Amino acid sequence: MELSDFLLSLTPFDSHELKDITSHFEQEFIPKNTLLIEQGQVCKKLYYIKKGMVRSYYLKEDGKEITQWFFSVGKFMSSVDSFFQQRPSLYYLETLEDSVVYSISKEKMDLLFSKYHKMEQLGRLASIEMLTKVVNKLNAIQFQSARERYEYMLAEFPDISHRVPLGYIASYLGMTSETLSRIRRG
Amino acid sequence: MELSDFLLSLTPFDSHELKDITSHFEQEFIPKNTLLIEQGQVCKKLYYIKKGMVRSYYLKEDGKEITQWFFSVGKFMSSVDSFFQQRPSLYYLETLEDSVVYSISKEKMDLLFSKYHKMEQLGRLASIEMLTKVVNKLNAIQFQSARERYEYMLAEFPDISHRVPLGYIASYLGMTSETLSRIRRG
DNA sequence: ATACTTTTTTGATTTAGGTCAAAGGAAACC
DNA sequence: GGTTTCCTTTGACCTAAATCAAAAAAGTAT
Repeated sequence: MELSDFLLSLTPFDSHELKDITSHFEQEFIPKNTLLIEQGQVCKKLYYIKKGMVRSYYLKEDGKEITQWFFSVGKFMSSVDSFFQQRPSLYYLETLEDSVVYSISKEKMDLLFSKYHKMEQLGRLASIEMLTKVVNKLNAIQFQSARERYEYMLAEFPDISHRVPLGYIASYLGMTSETLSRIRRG
Repeated sequence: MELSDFLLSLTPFDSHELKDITSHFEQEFIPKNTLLIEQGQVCKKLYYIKKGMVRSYYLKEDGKEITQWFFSVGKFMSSVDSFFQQRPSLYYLETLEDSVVYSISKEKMDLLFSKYHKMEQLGRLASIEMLTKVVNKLNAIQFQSARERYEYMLAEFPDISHRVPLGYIASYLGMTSETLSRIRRG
């Protein structure tokens, strides 16, 4: 989906506004397995994914990577609290496929927020949407068996489940690779 | 904390704006153990808690109550997606103590959102703050032992842990009452 | 193609925390 | 104040999923 269509799906901008807003984004082509942000860095950009797939993850004390979220086409993506509060990121962001994104800096985003009342609204709506999804995952993780969590995953990210390494999905779901492998076996 | 101080802590309203905004809220006194919303109802109000404590919970298929969140003084509270999207609530909201709240309807809230650009900003900031907290909990729940989760709880809600029944906390943390009791023993 | 690395699968074993059951304590109600 | 109901603690036992280890499979690079 194009950025402008995505924006329109949340808030009714007119065509001039839309043009101005999208002009603040830059298109970037990012190869597979590239880190967009590293843990500890302040996240400078917010991204819209036009094509491809990205995951966020963090490192446990023992060095294991824990996938925190998957972002696919047609979504905003960032290390959200790092970007908005300009604090060190708790997460890495990594492309899982060759990707095309539109990016915008914090400064430009703030400029749009203050220029357009409707842009603030969009920010609020997108945040609430994300909040709902995270709450959803939380409910799945908190009280479901490993098999049920995997089913939640299939429902929430149907496209992803066979495009990324099993280990990434396992850690996203809070289980080991061995367990997920056994679940898939049937 | 008074509502106006809370609003000011997120966004710099001037005193006229503040007066207008707070005038759209109604003060309500709500006794302990009152349901503010039931599962399946559309949530009509957003609340600011001036005094007291509230929890949200849902019922599992087997009828068990699962605490989903605790809200204490100085926070906005609602069945967020039900309120903003006007969909049936997945949760119950229940006061845990005699409480004093300020409430506002969806219509009035929308009115404020469209009247004040800064109000949208406040909505966005409050949403992101909530999002950060939920992500936090998710991380705690997903990969920590029962004991560590309890420690997360003590850090996140220091005031709550000895004011509410143990069972509510246990389900909030994704463990049984028996387990939490054993953890507390030491 | 061949060698090397990484990921996935499979099996054996362990363990944290769940379940079941029953006894103490606290709080609510008459 | 005494009953009744609910909440918490404790113990015995069980189970889902983790850990450990090693083989098989899939990718990547030379």
